[in-house]
Amino acid sequence: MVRAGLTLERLTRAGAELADEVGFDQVTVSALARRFDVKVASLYSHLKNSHDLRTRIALLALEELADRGAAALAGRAGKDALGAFADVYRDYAREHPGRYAAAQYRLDPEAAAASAGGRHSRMTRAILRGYDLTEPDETHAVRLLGSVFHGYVSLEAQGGFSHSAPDSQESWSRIVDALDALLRNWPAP
Amino acid sequence: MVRAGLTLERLTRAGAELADEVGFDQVTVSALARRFDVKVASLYSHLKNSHDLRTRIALLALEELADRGAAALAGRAGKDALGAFADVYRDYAREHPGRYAAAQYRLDPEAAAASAGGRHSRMTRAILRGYDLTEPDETHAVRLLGSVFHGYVSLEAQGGFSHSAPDSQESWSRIVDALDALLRNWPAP
DNA sequence: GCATCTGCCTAAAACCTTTAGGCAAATAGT
DNA sequence: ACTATTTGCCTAAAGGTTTTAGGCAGATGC
Repeated sequence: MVRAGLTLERLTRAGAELADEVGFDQVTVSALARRFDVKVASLYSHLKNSHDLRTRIALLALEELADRGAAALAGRAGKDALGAFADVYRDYAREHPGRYAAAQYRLDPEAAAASAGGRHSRMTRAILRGYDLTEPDETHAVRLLGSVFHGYVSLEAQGGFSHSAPDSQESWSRIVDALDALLRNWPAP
Repeated sequence: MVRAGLTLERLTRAGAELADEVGFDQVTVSALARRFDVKVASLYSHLKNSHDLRTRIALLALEELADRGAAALAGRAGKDALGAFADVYRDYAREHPGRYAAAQYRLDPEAAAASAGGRHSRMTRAILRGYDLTEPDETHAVRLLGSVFHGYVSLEAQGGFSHSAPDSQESWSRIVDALDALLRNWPAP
């Protein structure tokens, strides 16, 4: 009996690929076993259960996204940083729809704490350093940016903006312009 | 054998309740059958399959949301309309998390065409009539508003803004203020 | 009162999840 | 190098969900 060389690492990575190919909610322990040409039960020495698998894929996606965000932010500031960071989200979701869906998977508190969630909000806050916002407005703005990026990308993934003019890329650019303008002129309470 | 009185209508409605109670992705044909105290196979004379059930729940949620939006918009304009409409989304998602999740369910093109999606974008456009936007900026703004509402509500549902100051309600109000300011001063290309 | 139709049933196959227990390959101790 | 232990994948099995096929009885129509 030749060993397949299963590891948590490889299982998670293969799960992420599977998600991109067939959709995150089609990611199943069975499908993963099939992909490694191994019996299903074998995976249960590595994974606690199916929720565990999905959580690990989610954490992977969040890390990858944060890595890309950090790379995009390096050496940029102001609107330049804002646009680059926004594109990271959109491009990642388009390249890796399954992983992006995974990043939305509801994590339990411990997983959430161990996730790259903190890096994401710190990066968003770093972008806002290019604008003159003070607390609590900076926090409101962090939440607004997170909402727009996530919301736009989700709606786009659902096909919300396809088949209608103007095309999605143009709206995306103009929305980034609008957010930049808004952050430069954040209204007083 | 006493008949249970299953109809598409009742099944969809019960499915929506089930979604709110146990989460949309726990909505299963089996669970629904259990709720009607009926054998699973019996539902298949009413429903094509499990995707069909989920689609119908999604359509119901979109209609309900559109109805609430229409009610909120009646007699309002400008920022008043914007804030009321925004609250409709947020309140609906908080009251009916399962239904709101359903409203995000990926519809196939025919279902999407028959959905209340069109009403939603028409209502958003109606709000923008209180601001001086011309095409294509109006469309960009429609997409921005949709993204913010959906994005914020999704992140909030995921627990994104809980356990941290300032509280979510305050951010929500300030974000609506900010959007109003932005729409009044939409940047030229 | 009979015929038809409709609604819910039983049966069954296919697939996914998860647990328990076993054998063989890898690894470590002497 | 040989034994002992650990580790990795296996078989087996139980329980749940999905979906199709075919049947019987209660509701509906003539």
